[in-house]
Amino acid sequence: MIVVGKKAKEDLKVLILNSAKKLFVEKGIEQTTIRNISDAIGCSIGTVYVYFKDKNAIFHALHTQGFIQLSSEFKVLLHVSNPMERLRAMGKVYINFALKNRDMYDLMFNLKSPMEFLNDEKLQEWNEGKATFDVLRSTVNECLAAGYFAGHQLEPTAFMIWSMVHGMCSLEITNRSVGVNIQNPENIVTAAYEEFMKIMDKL
Amino acid sequence: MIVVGKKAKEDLKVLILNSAKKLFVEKGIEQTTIRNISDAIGCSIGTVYVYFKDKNAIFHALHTQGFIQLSSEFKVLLHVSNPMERLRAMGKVYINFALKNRDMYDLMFNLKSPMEFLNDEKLQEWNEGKATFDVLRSTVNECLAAGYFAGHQLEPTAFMIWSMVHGMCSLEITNRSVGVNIQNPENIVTAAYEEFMKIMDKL
DNA sequence: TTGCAAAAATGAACATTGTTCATTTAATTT
DNA sequence: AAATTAAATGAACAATGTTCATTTTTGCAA
Repeated sequence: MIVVGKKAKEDLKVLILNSAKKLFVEKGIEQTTIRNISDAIGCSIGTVYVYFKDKNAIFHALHTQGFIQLSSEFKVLLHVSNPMERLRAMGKVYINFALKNRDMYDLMFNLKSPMEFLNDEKLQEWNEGKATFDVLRSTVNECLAAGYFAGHQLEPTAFMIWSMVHGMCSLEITNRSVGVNIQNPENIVTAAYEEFMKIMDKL
Repeated sequence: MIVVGKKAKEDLKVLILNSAKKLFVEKGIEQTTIRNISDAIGCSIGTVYVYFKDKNAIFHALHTQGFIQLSSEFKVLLHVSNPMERLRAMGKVYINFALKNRDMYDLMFNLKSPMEFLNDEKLQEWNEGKATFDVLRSTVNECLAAGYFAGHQLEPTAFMIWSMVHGMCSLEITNRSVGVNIQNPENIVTAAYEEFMKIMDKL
């Protein structure tokens, strides 16, 4: 093979990412050090910097991986033809992803670290977020076309729905939902989403 | 004065907090160092540790200050007798606070740092958050008593409303609302909240 | 006023972190 | 086999949070 060198390079890059992801999910972003990562895969500190500009670049790559996973979990929604049903199902998929991948969700939607590339590289856009929001927007648009959400505007309504679901997940993940009294505290997100679906029924 | 010693001690504690707050708002939590804080008020590094256990304790104190401010801004709501109107106004006050004190809001509702005291000190509770949620809960409760939100449950509904408003502010503050297309991008939060109020009208 | 004990303040020193870069090692080509 | 290119290395650096033995200041009794 001629490109053994490049193949090895890609392999090591993947190894670094996998190692970083594992440590990150175990111990959080702050407690994951470059030395941890390099130790885990048996290479030197410097090698990590051959493949990634800095620590932030590693976590930006992980954040992108998260969006690939979320978008793949959205694929089941293609089988739901009714837009309103699809919208409901989308919320469930989203919530399920968030609560089963808490730190990854935090990285994707809360932490500032992976967004700093917006400042660094000239006006680069948050394509991952845009693509995900597009899925929601087009579904809401179909709902409007089907007569739901009468009197509501597309963009603000879609953003409102996203905010609602994101807010629940975010409060839960960042441990801010502790003051809410409910029989099964672990289900507060599900319970709140069901209230929201009741409301959507009326629109 | 007999308590000069203690008075001085309290003064310095306040100085540290004010200095920390100023630097924190200017440069963010990560970029605010203990040395920055001590330099700004002309004391030594060690002195800061006389008044605060660690950096986290400083930011937990700031986070508490934020809740005091928010709760004071809630006071105007006492003049609104109709619970539904009060609920709407509460959202506006909340959004206004969040967008005018972005880093403080982040500290209060997004960052993990100030919440770590929940692990440290035995089962201490997040009283600041609870008290704020209480204001919302009792307002929603009054709405229910007045016949609004028919068929909805108190706690999940209140949590849902909080999530909705928090989600908007959070996405905006953490720069995740960039993919939303709208004429005045800076008003996406206001526009989305107006859609939400339209929905509340129907309940 | 002086002496002394308690309180407050200090900053050198340490451990840990992200990051750099001159050097070494390995791989590929000539 | 030599030369050239690519990859990997880890010592060294700067910055940070934190500690603690020491110094300075304060409050008060003799």
